[in-house]
Amino acid sequence: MLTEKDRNHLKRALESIGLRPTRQREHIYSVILRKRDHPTADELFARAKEEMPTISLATVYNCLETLVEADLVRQVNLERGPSRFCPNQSQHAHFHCRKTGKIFDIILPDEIDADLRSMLPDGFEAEHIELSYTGFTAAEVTSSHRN
Amino acid sequence: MLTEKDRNHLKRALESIGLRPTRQREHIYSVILRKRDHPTADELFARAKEEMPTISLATVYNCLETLVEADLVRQVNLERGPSRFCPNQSQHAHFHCRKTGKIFDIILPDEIDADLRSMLPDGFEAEHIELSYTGFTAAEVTSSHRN
DNA sequence: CTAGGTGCAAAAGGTTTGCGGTTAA
DNA sequence: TTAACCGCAAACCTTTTGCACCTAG
Repeated sequence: MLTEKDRNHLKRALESIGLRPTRQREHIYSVILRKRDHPTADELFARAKEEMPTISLATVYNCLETLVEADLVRQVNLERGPSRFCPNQSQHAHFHCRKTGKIFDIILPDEIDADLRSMLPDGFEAEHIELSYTGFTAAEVTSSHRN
Repeated sequence: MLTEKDRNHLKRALESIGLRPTRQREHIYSVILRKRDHPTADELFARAKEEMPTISLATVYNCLETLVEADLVRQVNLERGPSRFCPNQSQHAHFHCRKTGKIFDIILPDEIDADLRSMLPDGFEAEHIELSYTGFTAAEVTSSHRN
């Protein structure tokens, strides 16, 4: 279930791109908000079905595309393989552990966006900057850090 | 055709991971070095066939995987869709133009790697850092900047 | 001789599309 | 009422795999 605040946020974001807040879109949004990992479309499909058994995988893909367009969800493609999705929120990088396959959010200092942007030569205008790390995590991190 | 220098580089890199410098691997390496864009496996297949008509797409994939493992080639996954490949070389970021679909290399200052690495919390050990920008390029850039 | 490589064709993901039916402004 | 949306199944595209043949150490 969505809080009133999140529902309004969704409603406004969708309306701003001329689309309707349907049951399915609301549900997918609530599912992706509920657990802050980086699920694939397929994983979201499985979770979404628990409360909405009739939803289809194609609809999940459609809803996700819509949510990404509405800037409510970020689509992350680190490795080859399925895209992963996360609720947009603050500026952060991703760390992909090669041992566990888990993805962790790395909080970044506020200035980083401007810093990285300043490295672009003239004529390049960045809408979005994606920073991602690949490597290994110490065992204790895996449990303490939100993934 | 590969220069003597590049051929030796390839030979050493492959031997270091216990693999042989075959005709196909040499050819794919030379094709990817020749034109410094960011081709997909399929595009490389097309280019490779011009001089080696019998090579197969599966072999192109196999060779690319090998070259990536040997650290001679970098595999880049920015958007969903086919992976792109580039000869490894120096530390650089990628800029993906949403209008033209082109990918540009962005040269980074040397310190950037250490700077970005320093932002990781304890317990995270990065092997590789990937920085990518998505946005638009001014018209004149498209022709002047190497893509 | 034999482990590693190649080419082919088929299969396997992951995602998109077309279409008939449904739903909400 | 009508444009947007959904669910289903089929199509699609990229990549991987299995297997028979080949080739260099």
